[in-house]
Amino acid sequence: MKLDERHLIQLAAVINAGGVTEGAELLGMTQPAVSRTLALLEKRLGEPLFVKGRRPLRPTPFGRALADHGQAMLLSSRKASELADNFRYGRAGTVRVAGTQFFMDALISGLIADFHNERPDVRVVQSYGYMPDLQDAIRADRVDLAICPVDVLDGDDMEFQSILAGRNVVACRVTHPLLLKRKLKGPEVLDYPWIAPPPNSPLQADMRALLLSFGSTGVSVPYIGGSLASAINYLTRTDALTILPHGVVFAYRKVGDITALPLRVPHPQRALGILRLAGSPQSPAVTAFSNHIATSFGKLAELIKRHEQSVVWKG
Amino acid sequence: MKLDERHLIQLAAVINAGGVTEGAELLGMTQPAVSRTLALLEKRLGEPLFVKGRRPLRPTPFGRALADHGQAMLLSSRKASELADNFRYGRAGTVRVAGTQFFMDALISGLIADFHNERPDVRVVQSYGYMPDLQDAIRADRVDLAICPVDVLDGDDMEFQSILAGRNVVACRVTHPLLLKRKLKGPEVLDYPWIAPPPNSPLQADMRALLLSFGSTGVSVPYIGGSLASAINYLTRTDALTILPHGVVFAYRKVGDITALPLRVPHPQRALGILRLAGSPQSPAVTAFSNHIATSFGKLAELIKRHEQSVVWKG
DNA sequence: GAGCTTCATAGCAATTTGCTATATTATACA
DNA sequence: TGTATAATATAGCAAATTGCTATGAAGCTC
Repeated sequence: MKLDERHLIQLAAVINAGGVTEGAELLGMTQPAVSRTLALLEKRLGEPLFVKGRRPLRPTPFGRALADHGQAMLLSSRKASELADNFRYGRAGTVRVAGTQFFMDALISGLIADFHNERPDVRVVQSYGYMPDLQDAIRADRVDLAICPVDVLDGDDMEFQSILAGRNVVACRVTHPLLLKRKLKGPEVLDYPWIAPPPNSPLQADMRALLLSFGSTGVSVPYIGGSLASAINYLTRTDALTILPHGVVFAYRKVGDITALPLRVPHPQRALGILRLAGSPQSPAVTAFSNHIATSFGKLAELIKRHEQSVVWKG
Repeated sequence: MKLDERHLIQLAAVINAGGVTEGAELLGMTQPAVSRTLALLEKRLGEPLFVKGRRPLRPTPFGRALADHGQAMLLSSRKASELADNFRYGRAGTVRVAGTQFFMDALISGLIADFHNERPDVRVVQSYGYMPDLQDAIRADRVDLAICPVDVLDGDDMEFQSILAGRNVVACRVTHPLLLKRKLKGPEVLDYPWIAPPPNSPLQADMRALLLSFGSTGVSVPYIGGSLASAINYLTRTDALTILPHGVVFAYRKVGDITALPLRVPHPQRALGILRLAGSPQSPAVTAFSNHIATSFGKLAELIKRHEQSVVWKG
């Protein structure tokens, strides 16, 4: 015999609370509503659920046994409600974010940490990738957001929110000899070894273009394939150079004793931003995360601007 | 946010079954009904529960998380339904039965065993007591049925169903010397020691009356207070006598080498039967148990009758 | 792109749900 | 023993929900 789950929950509440009135209150209902439910249940079951004619309402063994199951459902229901609330307000859920390695490692990981101070119950699943793949990942719903440099967007199913100018710089350690030179032309950088960014990354292409612009023929590239942490470590211990997004160098200016050469680098027509499926409804957690990234980068851009001005002053 | 438990159950069924159609079938509903529920849920939650536009219906993480709770409720609901069915058909539940010690031990315990061969899931809670207390226990709903001898019923709130004539006999071991005597008058029994039935039991009163009718002044009563098992053991090892319900002696005629003296014993106007609250609805399990006892005693009475006839023939 | 399967929507009758107002009943206390 | 009090049961009504059948729309398979 099929029983209405809500009825069993009401039964459980009444037995738990020790009375119809209290049970109803527990559920946010009125006493008559619950009372009727119990009467209906008894009638359908053909079994008394309570000992009749006794005022401190006493359940029959049957009533108690049924109520046990009702209690289980009540707990599940409560948990489900809580889950729904958390989800709806973006306090819980999962954000799947992907992006280019260096950028994720240098900047996004820190922002995720900040985000978790606000919303500790949102799970962030991070992955790495470059542009065509990222777009595919989003379309295939393997990823909610991508944070990456974008020049041309193929297809109009994507939405791109620019958050930072896609500017590259030549990075080196703060004790690098080139920093002492009065006037840096450019070709001098070819005299130093270069670290190559991850294969197939946009940075790698940018580096190639840069070196070519200085007339490179056979620059020394002794170190390839390391992640950001490796590159930074290497950079701080040698006079090697590499190309990095400006923001990355800025983020590491303290911890890695890294800086940028005062050198105009031809950077591609490209902006860094958040890529997502256009018009697709996204969970509040994703929205919240996305907003957090955007506003954080707004502040970061401000910081970078001020920092550059101070550097100019110094120079 | 409060969610309808039934909605979550439907969600769980759909996700479990892998489709709306299958899920609906699982619940014994039509596909449109379930489909509408899901649409409603999504609308209220403001969150998609399924990835849109994908045919092997794929739930979102949120949908899956909610469905987990729904699944828990579905299981509880199933268990509750099963419980209700068992209860309704008397296949489960509890029967609280009380009665006089000797009678319960000699006869009812065996019948309970028979009963459990039919309905193993009915719990029987047995307790002992004598008449005024038994009635109180029933009124106070501490006991569903009492099986006991009743002479006068005070109060009309009780219902008594007679199942056996309340006949007592003088019991002894099968090798007792008195069994050899050609004609037993009665007073001879005063020459042997007597075992006294439990204090305050109706049997004790009966024994007193019996002995007085034979002119007892100072009969030897060396053993008092034992339960049935003790009395039977004692009886089979000595020439002591005692008073026992006829049915009890009959039940133990094999195992205890016990029999009854061919002596007319004045027995009170009393019948053995089942006592219960009049007009009170009782659980199917109790009804089934009660019926079992009544029919079993019908057979027992038949057996006893035949046994007595054969004994008469022998004599 | 045709055909098949599955999901979504529309419309309707019956049930259920919630409420307020009120009657009934059990207990407690004089 | 009666009365006061608190709790439960019942009545009546509007709104929401549930179930159904019929049918439209959309993915998937070949």
